[in-house]
Parts: sequence; C-alpha cells; structure tokens
Amino acid sequence: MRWTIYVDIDAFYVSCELRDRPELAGTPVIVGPDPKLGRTRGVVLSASYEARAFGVHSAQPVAQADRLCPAATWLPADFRKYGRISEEVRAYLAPRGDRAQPLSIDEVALELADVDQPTAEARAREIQQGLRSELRLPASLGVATDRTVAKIASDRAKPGGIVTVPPDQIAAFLAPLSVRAIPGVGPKTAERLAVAGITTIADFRRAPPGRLRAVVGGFSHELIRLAEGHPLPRSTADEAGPRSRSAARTLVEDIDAAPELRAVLEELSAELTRSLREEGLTFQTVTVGVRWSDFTRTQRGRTLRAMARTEGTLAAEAARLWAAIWAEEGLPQHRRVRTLSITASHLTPGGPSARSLEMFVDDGPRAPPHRAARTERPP
DNA sequence: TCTGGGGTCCTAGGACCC
DNA sequence: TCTGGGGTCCTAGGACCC
Repeated sequence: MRWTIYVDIDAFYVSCELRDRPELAGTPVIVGPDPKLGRTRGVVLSASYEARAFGVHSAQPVAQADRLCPAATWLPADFRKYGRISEEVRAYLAPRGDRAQPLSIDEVALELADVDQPTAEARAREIQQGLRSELRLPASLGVATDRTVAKIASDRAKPGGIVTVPPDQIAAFLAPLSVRAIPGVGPKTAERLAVAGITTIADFRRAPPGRLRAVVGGFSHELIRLAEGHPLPRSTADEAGPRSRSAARTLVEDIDAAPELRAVLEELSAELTRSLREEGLTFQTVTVGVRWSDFTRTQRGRTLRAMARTEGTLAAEAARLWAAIWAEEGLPQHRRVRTLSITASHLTPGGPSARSLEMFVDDGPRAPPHRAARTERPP
C-alpha cells in the first residue's frame, strides 16, 4: 500500500533561529519586526509555542503581539537562512522515501510505495527523531494513505507529535473536525457553509449535494468524497516552474503624492527585475496592484506581445498600468495608497529563443502570441 | 491596535476562433 | 431575422496558504 508521511516543521522560522540561539529554547520567541525599535506596519511571521500561550499567532499585527507578550524575544526574519534550512530538510527526507514533494518552505509530503502501516509508522518515528537530532528541528508528522488526510493529521499532531490515520478510519477521523481543517476551506467558505448548516466534515454527508454545490462550486464533489473516507488523490503533476514573481512595498504611512508613488514603483521594478534575472526568468505579463488606505485592492495587468526581461520594459509597463489606476481610481476619489506591488507572470525559465525576445520585436499593440501564430496559418 | 510579503488556484465575462 | 456549440486566452477580482 502507498503511504504518505506529511512532515511539517513546528514554528519553522522560530525553530530555525533557535538553532543559533539555543539559550532561548523554552521561552517566548517571535520572528518579525520588533515594535520596540520604532513604528512598523508589520505582522508576526512565526511565534514559539511559549509565545502562543499568550495569544500570539502568525499574521498578527506586531503591536498587538507586543501587548499580549511584552517579555517575548523578538528576532528579525532572515529568509535566506530559512531557504537554506528548508533545503536541508528536503535533502534529509529525499532518500527516506520514494518521492519527496515539497509543498511549502516548511512542509514536505514523503511518499512510501508498497509498505504496510507498521513500516510507515516506524519510518515516521525515525524521521522525527532524525530531524531532531541531526537538523535540530522539531516536526509534526501525519501518516495516512492519502496526502490531504496526512496533512490534516499533521495539523492534529502539533506540536511535536505523530498522528496516523489507517485507511478504514479516515471517515471517522475526519467526521468531528471543523470544515476549517480542510486545506482550501478558509474563513469565507466556512462562513457560507455555516449559513447552509454545515460546520463539521460529517455534515458534508448529510447536506443535499445541490445545496453544497451552490456554496462551494466544483469543490463540493471532492468534499463529499473526503467526508466519505475516499479522498480523491490530489493531482501530483505540475512542477512546471514558477507561475509568477512579485515585489511589494507597504508604505510607512498612506500617501497620495504621485511623484513619491512613482518613485516607489521604480524601486519595485528594479527589485523585481533583479530577482527575475537571478533566476533566469523572462516574463510576458505585468500586473500592478494597489492596496488603498481602506484595505481594498485594485489591480491592472497587461500581456505583452513578446517575452521580455529588461528593467526598461518592466518599468515602462508598470508605469503605464499605474498611471491608469491612479487616473481612474486614485485621483478622482481622493484615495490614498497603502501598498504598491508589481507582479511578473507568464514566466519562461532559461534563456528564451532570440526570436521571441523583446529586443528583436517591437512592443506593438496587445496581441497574445497564439493569435499572432494563427495569422501565419490561414484557415 | 490594526491588518506583510510571496505565492497558488478558481471564477466569470468578453474577445476571438472554428 | 435570428443566432449553434465548443474551445482558448485575457483580465479583474476573490479566496486561500505559509
């Protein structure tokens, strides 16, 4: 039988920092911009379980976390370090299963083909101990014959535990859980389900399918199957490279000064161009996003006629899109800007063929490549 | 006391094509 | 005068995840 061991590092950023600061183990530690060092609009990125006991949690505004837990040690985030350690975890796990699929910076689904349950459980224990002793990282593990169930199990195992769900117990394991336990069911979906009388996974089996479909659309089939204990295997395809790259900046204060905003946009263009170049990615679509002072968002994008990779193209397109947003929604409504972002998408890895590069093709009117191709092949 | 940054996927309408 | 069915891509917005 095929088993999945879902590995989730506990309080990942904090645990990475504790490797360098072992004296802080067992104390409240928060990774994020220290509110005592000045005004910031940041949020908690990761909190130790000792800090969580005070009500601190990730994505919480740092001022609020500071009030809840004034004794916490604050550490600045070091994403390069976390990326390196994430690679260590992947390298540790890869030889311990038949397939190791990274699903985020701190999660890996490890597949074991043709093993029985005792073997899978023993492997999970070895891995947990090895991560602890060799990488000095605490982990929670879920063990199941389905990846989604294994992930849900790893959530129930936190912190530092292992939860196994045998295949004939999937439905019973899931039944009492909140619909929020399912990856993909967030606050909005949970609220709409609650209005329809669905709060636990067991309720999916009782709800009229038509009603469920009206709330969650095509997701309903998958949810019913999950509640019945026959989860659909998630597609394990893709791995086709990144879909988008972006850069964003939240301003210290909301502003409506056009020259300053243009300057921020140029900085973002330069940053994004740099990271695309480092990865050897070319882009074809540019999107500018604005978060206004009321926290609503507007975005505008355009697909270019050809692949591009230069800062000039990115900056010019971003400036055009920004000007349109500002003229239509900023100026006339006297709105102020909180956050600006630029996203590059329709990415292509490696060097594109010279033929398709912007330097050989004028950036003409918008016309996606497939249409250009079709004109070369008359019906 | 507010609410980061970097991502992914889905939906719905319109344009366009056969 | 009325008006197919199936498909792809673009765009904007929304929800969700870590």
